[in-house]
Amino acid sequence: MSTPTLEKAYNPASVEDKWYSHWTEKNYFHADAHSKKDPYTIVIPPPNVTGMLTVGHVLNNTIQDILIRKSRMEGKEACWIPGTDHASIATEAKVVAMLKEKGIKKSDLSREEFLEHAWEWKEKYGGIIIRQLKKLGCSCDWDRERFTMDDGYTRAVLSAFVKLYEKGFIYKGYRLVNWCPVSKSAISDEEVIHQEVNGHLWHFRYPITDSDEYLVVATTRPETMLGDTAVAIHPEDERYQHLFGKTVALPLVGREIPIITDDYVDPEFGTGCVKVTPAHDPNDFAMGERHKLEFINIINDDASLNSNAPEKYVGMTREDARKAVVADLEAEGLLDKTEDYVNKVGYSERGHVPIEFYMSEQWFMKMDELVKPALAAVNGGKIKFHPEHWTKTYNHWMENIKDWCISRQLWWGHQIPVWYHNDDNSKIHVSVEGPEDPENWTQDPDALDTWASSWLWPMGVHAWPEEDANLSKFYPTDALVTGPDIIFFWVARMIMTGYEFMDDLPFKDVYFTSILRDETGRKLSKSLGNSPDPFDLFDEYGTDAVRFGIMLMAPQGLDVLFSKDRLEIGRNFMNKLWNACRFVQMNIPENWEDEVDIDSQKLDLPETWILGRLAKTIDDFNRQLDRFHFNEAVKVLYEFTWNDFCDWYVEIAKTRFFDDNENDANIARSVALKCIRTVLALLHPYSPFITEELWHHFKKEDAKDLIIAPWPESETTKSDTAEKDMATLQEVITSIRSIRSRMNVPPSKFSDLTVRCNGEQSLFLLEHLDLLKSLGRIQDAKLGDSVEKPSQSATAVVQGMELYIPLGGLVDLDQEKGRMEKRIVEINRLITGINGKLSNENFINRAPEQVVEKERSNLSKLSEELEKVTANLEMLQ
RNA sequence: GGGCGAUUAGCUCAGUUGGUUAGAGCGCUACGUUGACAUCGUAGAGGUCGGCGGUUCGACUCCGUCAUCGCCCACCA
Repeated sequence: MSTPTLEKAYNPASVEDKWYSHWTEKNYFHADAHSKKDPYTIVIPPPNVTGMLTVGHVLNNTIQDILIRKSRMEGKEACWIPGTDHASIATEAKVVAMLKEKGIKKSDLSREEFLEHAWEWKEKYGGIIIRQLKKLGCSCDWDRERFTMDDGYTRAVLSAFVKLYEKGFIYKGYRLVNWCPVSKSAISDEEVIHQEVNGHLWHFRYPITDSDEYLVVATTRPETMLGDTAVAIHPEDERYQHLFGKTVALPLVGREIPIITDDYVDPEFGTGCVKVTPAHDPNDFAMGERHKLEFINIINDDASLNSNAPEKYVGMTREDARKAVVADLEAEGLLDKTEDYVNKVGYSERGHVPIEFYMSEQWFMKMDELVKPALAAVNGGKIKFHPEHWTKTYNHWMENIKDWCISRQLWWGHQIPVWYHNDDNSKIHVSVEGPEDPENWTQDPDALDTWASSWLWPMGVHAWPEEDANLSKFYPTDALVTGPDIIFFWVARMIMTGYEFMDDLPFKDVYFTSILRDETGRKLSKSLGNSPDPFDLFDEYGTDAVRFGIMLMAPQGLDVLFSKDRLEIGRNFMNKLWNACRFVQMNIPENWEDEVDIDSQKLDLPETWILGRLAKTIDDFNRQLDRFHFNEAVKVLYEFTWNDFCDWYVEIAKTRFFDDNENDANIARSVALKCIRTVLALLHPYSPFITEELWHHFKKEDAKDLIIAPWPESETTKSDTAEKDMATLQEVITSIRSIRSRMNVPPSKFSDLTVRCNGEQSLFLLEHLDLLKSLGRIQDAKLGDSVEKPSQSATAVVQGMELYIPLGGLVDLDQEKGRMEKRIVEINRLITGINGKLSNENFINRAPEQVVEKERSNLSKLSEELEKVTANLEMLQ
């Protein structure tokens, strides 16, 4: 080993770009379809092509990078396929907004002109997030980057449409759909967000024709009454029996509409009379079909009133129309009353305004067949969700699934591959390539729902529908890492296409990431302004520290309260690791090459112990990663590095380094090196930059770059004896420190120590006397069963050993007495508890032998301690 | 109206198949320039594991129930 000395502090900026370039130049990220290695594949959840990196992306992509980097080190053909999504409705909204700022209205543009602007926008802002992912350190195979509107991917999307159409799964229908008046497009049920809104319930009087009577109906949407075509009551509602078959005169409109009876009506609610607006409410739509009512659409695509409404209201916004209708009814004396009312209103996910139910002709996907294998795969355990409870949400949705409206009245996206003959509109052509005589045909103007393209992602990133080496090597993928908010939009639908088109699952494990919230529990979002820019965080803490910190604070399946100061843990840890390495390096002579083969040596306790702890750390770390507990895995590593290695072993190694015994020093160097190399390897997936940098200071001359170094195996035998002995030693040392701290002995001053203990213990302590002295700051030590307790000393009892530290006049007798009395109370409490158990015959008979034995052994230890503490207390009296 | 999740130290959270003297980090207190690290060290204070029942020899852990908070789903005008 010979490397330049490490700087005093780690400087992330100086190494991050350097190593990323190095990895790229060496082509380490590239996955070979013809490799003999087993594949390990992840497809990235493609971010919006014009999106920017958020803290949520940092979490999500770090997890994927961890899985990929680990599998690469394990010798798999690791393939992480990146890409971006055209995000039809979201991007189109952004482009429309951008054009509006320039004073251009979408409606003034042709489709071609609009798309030119959209592509221009995509060229300008697309790819930013890809560059940002590189800064994050993501080891994606950039040669495989895909965009959902690439030619190849588009072919896949259209092929899927054609195949499903030919199977009869896709049909066109004139239906009531969710309509976004901002996008002026249909949207799917999943794109409707229900929110509670404080509104009113208005009660209107509808006069019965040829009668003085009237019915009172209640509504939260008065303006829709202009489209009413019936009033419904429950068939068994006695209050209204005499009105069956009659009609009412619809106020403001004058239309005569029937009174119908329908089971849908709840006689208990309100007055038991419901106004029926078949063209603007799903329930009313159903009633309209049952009773063959008239469907009167009274709104335009922007939700303003159309000419089917009385002239006065035509052109009004729905909000104005509402006010006007209420005012006019009130003026006519037909407003019965107005109540405050909280109801759920459906909002457009992208348009952020209430949706309308709107009659229009749309394309739908039949879901009932697609759902079957997808349900079976998850319930049969072929696809595993982490955490598992999301399967319930998944099942519930799948079991109640409705046909999916896949057409959008948008331009940015995949235009539906259906052509209508110019002479005969009912003649249609459906294909990927289009008709041979395009001049005679007109293509359907609608675009497909974004999710009807991204649901093909795991296969569409390859040549599908063509078979090729990539598809067969890298499909199915191994893990999917995504947010639970798109379980319906995306996860469920990919499973459907997987089985439909590949007859196989798309991924084996789905890891649902946490939702990030701020300290007050609000979701981190750009619009709320509570989402920090990851790049500020990278600058402040270092990219590795941000990755590490965020992984440490993200429990599986729970929301994460994100706060910047928790990233300090990451930064501090990087500093700790750096300095531990620096210290070890400082104590390895230049050109030191005679590394000791520690496996064949008889090692002292601290060496045996730390190597055992290291082996256990590898095991625990792997186990936690295998079950996708990323936070717990990294915590295991953190604790080993900080608590075991730095706090204890490095301190112990100092005595080796500074002693004369060169052999001991060399063993300590080799042991420390082994620990460091292993920690760097394990940590690499979480914090790739700093580990690669340090690796090059500590690796063996001929070792490869860390990114492709072999994953550590826990070959060292763990020793229970060493674990136990070391614990004893640590307890003794801690007790000594505790006494000294209690008595305010400055670290610079050494103490004398007397230990009353049996012969075996005495030998044990003697063997490790050097450590005891240096770590406990002890000058002279007297050990044995016949040593006398020095006067004016403070005491501690450790596993039957009585420790005495003489303190001259420093001892505060009252304080010491108080401490001992407190301990005696505690011991008595424990002893009482154990006696309770041991005197219970059921416990003796039914509990396993070792549990009973453990209680007995605890009892004897505690009794011994009680005896000794009591004796020491008496001596103080 | 259904479903899911959470409730453990002041704060944020660990706690694998029921048996620990219930842990960590931050914060707090005291001391500290001890041959890497003050982004640090040493020692310490702090919890009847949300309430009530139950199963069990034994429950933070399993079951029931209630409470509070948070999400998701649902056509009640």
